[in-house]
Amino acid sequence: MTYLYTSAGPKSIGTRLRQLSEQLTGAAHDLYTTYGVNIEPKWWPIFYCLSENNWNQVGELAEKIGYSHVAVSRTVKEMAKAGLVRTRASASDGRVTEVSLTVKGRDLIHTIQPQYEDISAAISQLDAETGTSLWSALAAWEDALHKRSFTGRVRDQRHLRRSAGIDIVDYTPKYREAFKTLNTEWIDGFFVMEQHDYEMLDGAESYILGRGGHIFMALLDGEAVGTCALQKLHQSPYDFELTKMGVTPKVQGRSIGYRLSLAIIEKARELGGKTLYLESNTKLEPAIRMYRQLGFQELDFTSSPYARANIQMVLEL
Amino acid sequence: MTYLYTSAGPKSIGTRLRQLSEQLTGAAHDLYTTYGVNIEPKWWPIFYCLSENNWNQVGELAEKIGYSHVAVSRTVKEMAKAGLVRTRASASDGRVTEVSLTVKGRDLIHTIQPQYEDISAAISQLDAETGTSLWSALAAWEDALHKRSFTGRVRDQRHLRRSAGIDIVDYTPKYREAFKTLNTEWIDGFFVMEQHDYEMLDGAESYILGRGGHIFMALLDGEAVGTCALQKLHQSPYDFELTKMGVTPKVQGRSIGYRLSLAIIEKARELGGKTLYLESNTKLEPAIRMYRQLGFQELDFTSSPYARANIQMVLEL
DNA sequence: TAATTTTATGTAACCAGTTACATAAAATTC
DNA sequence: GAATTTTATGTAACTGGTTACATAAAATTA
Repeated sequence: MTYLYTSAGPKSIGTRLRQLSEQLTGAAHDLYTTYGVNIEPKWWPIFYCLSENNWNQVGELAEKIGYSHVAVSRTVKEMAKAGLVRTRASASDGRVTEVSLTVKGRDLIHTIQPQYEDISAAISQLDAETGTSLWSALAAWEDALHKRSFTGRVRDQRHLRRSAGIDIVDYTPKYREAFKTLNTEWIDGFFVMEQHDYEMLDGAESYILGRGGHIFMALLDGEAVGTCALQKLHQSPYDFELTKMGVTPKVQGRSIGYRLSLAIIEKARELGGKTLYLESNTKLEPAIRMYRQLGFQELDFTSSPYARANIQMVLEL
Repeated sequence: MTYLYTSAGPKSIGTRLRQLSEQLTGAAHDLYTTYGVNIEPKWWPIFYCLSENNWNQVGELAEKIGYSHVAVSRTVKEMAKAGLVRTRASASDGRVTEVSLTVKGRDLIHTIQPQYEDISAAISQLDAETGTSLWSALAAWEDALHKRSFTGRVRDQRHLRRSAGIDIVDYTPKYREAFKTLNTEWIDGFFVMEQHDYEMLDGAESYILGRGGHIFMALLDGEAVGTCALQKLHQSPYDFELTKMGVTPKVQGRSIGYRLSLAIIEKARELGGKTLYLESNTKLEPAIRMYRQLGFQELDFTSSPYARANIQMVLEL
């Protein structure tokens, strides 16, 4: 067993987590018997919630412990059979079932107390012995995975790998022409240039950089092959807009748009933004898919200064 | 969901591990589709083992990946249906089923390679971001739990708590009388003193301390209420012996024997011992149960210098 | 206020593992 | 070499969770 872990390394982290969790659940089972607590491991989360807070709804419990309401409903039934909890229909809402500990259940709270203490002590001792707190490592991972999912993180790495050789650099005036060309080329490929485009491209430095925004260029062997801008929004419910994305067709498939987007997202966070907005057109399927992968959520469409825009998205930073 | 963790703390570590593992398995599922690898997450451990080492037996695979042979047997069948593996009866042993990747399966090894790289990179990046390596924390815990099970550790804490007020101290000559009295009292309670007992008790300092062993005393409010010795063995397959355990009956039920044993075990480890041996009598049920809980394994009984001994046990340190 | 949508919970079926037992081949013992 | 024990694997049934669908009450909307 150890074999797989040592040979496969962190790739097998999922399996490893599950096996350790099973080991601990097994230990919990043994411990309940030694402490004379007549409870099954899977009852514990519900028992614990009820011990803190009498009369919980089934749905509330599910929410608190992170199980489906189905699992709670079934477990509550088992616990009721064992005489630990009782249920009643809510007086104010005919749909809800309320659950609470019985007297027998309440009594267990005191029986289980020393067990809690000993478990906590054993975990502290394990942390001290191993020199790493598994508990805080878990918390840190969960936190990080909440910000950006594991899938997303692996995808980011994939795009990073595929775009090896591409450098993302800050805009300087020497890229003025490249910035205009890349954008024009991009828009011309799918749509027609609008009045607003010309204004924005010519006045990019003042419109975007002059107002607290940012522009990135993607370079391949020193040559500008893509660009993207972060515009600070005013009189908008959102903080920043991802705009002026343009990548030259000859470097297609090297995830340059993805790299640029990652840079823009990071910059928006760095500048203290909480929301990043964008407009696009559903005709650009790969781009929309990319935005979704990056975590952008579709909004109900409202008006836009660009005629070609027919989809609006936003990302919580 | 987060609610339970924050409120219940490390007690809920089992649940938390399981939920993170499920999250990662879900991510694995998504990733296989984005990378175009036609494989189910649960197939992966078997696939990985076979990719390293063609033609494995069902039982070997189970051993390596830490699943039951039943799970392997069933999964192999599924994978065979998908054309990834094939099976054959072993030529030399009619019971065994050998499994290997098909050509289609072997081809997947190359398809999956970049995915491996990206996952590893994502995990490194997560470790860097969180500042804690979940992977090494897991390894450290597993290692520690292999040395002493979680159940055992919680039990240790329980005994520690129950024996609050008891101090375990090193033997000094001022305890000479107490050491003899405690041992005599203990033996007299259950058996008759043997010739060997008198010799050992009178000569304890030279027999035990003089030959690289150790003696602990348990004190309650300064009064010696228990003792236990660690004797270095010569001409024995084992390194040390736990012996001369004696606790006065008036402090029964305060886990003093347990505390003394823990001290002895720790000392034996400290002195570089690999095995700790003991002899006892099955009449002393609570003591035997305690030794078992401490991890001692029963041996086939061979002769002993004490007539009362009818059980021999050993602990791997 | 009638129709529709949403919400809380339950039922049924599934999933990925397990343990308990069955079977047949190999190894050991008398 | 016959009888017994051990080993490798398979089958059946269980476990602790899930998702998909059903139902009825409450909330919203036309």
